[in-house]
Amino acid sequence: MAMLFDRLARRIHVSLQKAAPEFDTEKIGPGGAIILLTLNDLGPVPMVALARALVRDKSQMTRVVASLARKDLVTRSQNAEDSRVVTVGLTPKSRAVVLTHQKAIDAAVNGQLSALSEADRATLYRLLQTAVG
Amino acid sequence: MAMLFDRLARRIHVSLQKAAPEFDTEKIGPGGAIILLTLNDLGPVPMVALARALVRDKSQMTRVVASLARKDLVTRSQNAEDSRVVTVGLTPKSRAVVLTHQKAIDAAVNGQLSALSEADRATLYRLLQTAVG
DNA sequence: CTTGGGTGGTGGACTATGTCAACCAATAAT
DNA sequence: ATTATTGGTTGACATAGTCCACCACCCAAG
Repeated sequence: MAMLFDRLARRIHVSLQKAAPEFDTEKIGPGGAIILLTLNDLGPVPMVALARALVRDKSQMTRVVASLARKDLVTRSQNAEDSRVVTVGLTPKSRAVVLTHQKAIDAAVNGQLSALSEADRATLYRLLQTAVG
Repeated sequence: MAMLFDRLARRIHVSLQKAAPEFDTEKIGPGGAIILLTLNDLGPVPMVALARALVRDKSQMTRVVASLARKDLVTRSQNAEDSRVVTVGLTPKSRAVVLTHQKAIDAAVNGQLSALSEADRATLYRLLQTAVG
């Protein structure tokens, strides 16, 4: 089970990697992409929320978000209520990037799931969603 | 879809990571573990086959296998037919390690799939298997 | 044969990602 | 007030991935 998971994940990863020069024009990499896509889903959120959503260390978030901010792909704004929290959000520039990456990722995923029927993919999606909760 | 995948994978990963001190007595890490489990499935195989099965670079294989060999957890033997190929196999010592890791991994995976019924897990397994082919 | 392309494996160099702990500032709890 | 907790940053280090050059060998095609 775990091995199947890993294998599928790796395949998707290298497939994306190969196509990267064509769609990752901002060179944000998988690490940056997943942040943008998550922000696109959640809207502006504090760093901690981002870290929790992505199941990654907050220090990682600090760094990747910083690199995205340097490229003007996220905004970092102080929160009025709690001056500790930094809220991260998309920028006008990043909306286009999100779309491009979404398309590329979907293509890669579907490419690796080509052995599954439309219905099977839907089932898979539902199962993952249930598992992740 | 890709995000769900990543999230689930990460959760399993950190769950395993936390439990690691208890079962990864040889400190082989995920990278070493997946090799041993794969060898357990496939039997002795050449490096290239291993690299292909794991969807990883062969240079990576060289290094991880070398570190496993240092710990006496794999054998590296020359092939008589083709003297270029190095065939990698399990050792008596590694059989026990494989079992331990298998148990730990299964536990972690099942822990993260606790929201799924037995039937759903079976379905998930089947879908993954089909996709990976 | 022998020359040349393809393959299995190794090694170096570099980047990306992950992990852990220390730390600061601000908030919450008592 | 004092303490514990939380959000965030930073440093140091470990692991993993990527790319490229290279060697030794195999396998043809001439």
